[in-house]
Amino acid sequence: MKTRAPQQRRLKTRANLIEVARQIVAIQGYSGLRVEDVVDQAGVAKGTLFSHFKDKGGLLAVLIGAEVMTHLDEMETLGQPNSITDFVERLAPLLSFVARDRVIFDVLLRYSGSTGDEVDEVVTEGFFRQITLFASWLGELQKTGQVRNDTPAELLSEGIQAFLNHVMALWFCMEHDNADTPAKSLQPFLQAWLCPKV
Amino acid sequence: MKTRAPQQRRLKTRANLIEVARQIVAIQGYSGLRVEDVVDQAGVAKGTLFSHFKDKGGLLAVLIGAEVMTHLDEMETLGQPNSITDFVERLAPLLSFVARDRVIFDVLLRYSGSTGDEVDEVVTEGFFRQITLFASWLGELQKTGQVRNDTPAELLSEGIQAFLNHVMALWFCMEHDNADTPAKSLQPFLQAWLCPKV
DNA sequence: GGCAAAAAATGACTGCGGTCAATTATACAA
DNA sequence: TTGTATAATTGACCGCAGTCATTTTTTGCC
Repeated sequence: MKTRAPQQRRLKTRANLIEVARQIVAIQGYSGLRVEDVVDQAGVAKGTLFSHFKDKGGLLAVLIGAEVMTHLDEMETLGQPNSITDFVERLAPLLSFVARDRVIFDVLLRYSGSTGDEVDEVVTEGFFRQITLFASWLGELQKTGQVRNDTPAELLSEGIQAFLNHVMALWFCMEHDNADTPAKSLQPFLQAWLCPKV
Repeated sequence: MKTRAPQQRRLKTRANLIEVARQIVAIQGYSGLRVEDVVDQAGVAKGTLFSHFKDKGGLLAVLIGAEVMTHLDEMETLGQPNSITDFVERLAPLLSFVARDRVIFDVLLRYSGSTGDEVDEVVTEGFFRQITLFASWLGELQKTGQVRNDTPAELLSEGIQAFLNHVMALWFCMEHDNADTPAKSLQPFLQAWLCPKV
């Protein structure tokens, strides 16, 4: 199986598509992005876009993945949380980013765990990075006895992911005028998950 | 705001649409269902379907909701589980039903928590019923000390829901030839969630 | 430079979900 | 029965994602 390196032309086209898409999203939001707009403004044909990305979701995944990465950067620079409340606080910006648009949630859910054989999959990368980051934080909290020691940090970390998705799913079901923020409803789950008092 | 009772004609049309859809799903599966096929075989116009259901998902929700209800019936007749393993066993049929088709998962996720103002929403009903059923089981297990007592059964129940969705999401990401069944991967989460050993 | 093979881009076309102004059927009051 | 308001249905039409046979561009070799 031969795979040649992509030519510069292709790289440029790809970068251009992503940039144009980013601009459109900045104005119209993720759910307002239409493929035709992207290709028109990028000055390429429709087929070109789909030769670069599996589908519309593939393009979105790149953009969203990048934003998630930024959030993870911020979380990392804030450093080790000292309590559950602290933990939730670190999570809050990421949560409110996802809460902004159902499309974001859908894309994350669909691409998160996918086998990272696609180069595109910044999302998958971000997913693993998040799990690792959480796990390292949890490891520290375990040492100080603030988090249960009977369960490996990795499983705890994955569990947090599950609760994140849960509160987000509920968020999008409710007409979110009455309810709390996702971060608020996350708290009791994390408390019970990480600090059981038996 | 006036709302008259629907006439028999309408009820008949609706029942017919659902029945036709059910037959198509039986053959083609949920992801193979196309609106045009339904209306053609039902002998009605396209617009009619959309006057009965918000969108294609609304129709699917009715069918899927019914199947979920059946599973809940079975779970109820099997009665109270005596251990976590038992619990997982009760869950297994429902899980493998959902695992059959990504569309099922999507529909459940989208309609599960929705405010049940639509009459259609069998799904929402099923959602609450599931939570309640789990909670009652957990309540019993709490009494015998097999499940933690530091957390209300309702929260534990909701948490299980979160883990269910989590393992299902992972299931659909993986190319599921290698991985375990969803029920298998659920076990460690439930163990840690319900029976922390601190 | 000239030329074949692979890569990249093209755009007309398809499939399918969803809409809505127009039409037909039904209930009900005079 | 006849008129009329409301419910129910219709189907031509639209928007938009995704496809693929064809055409254009680049590359590497002589």
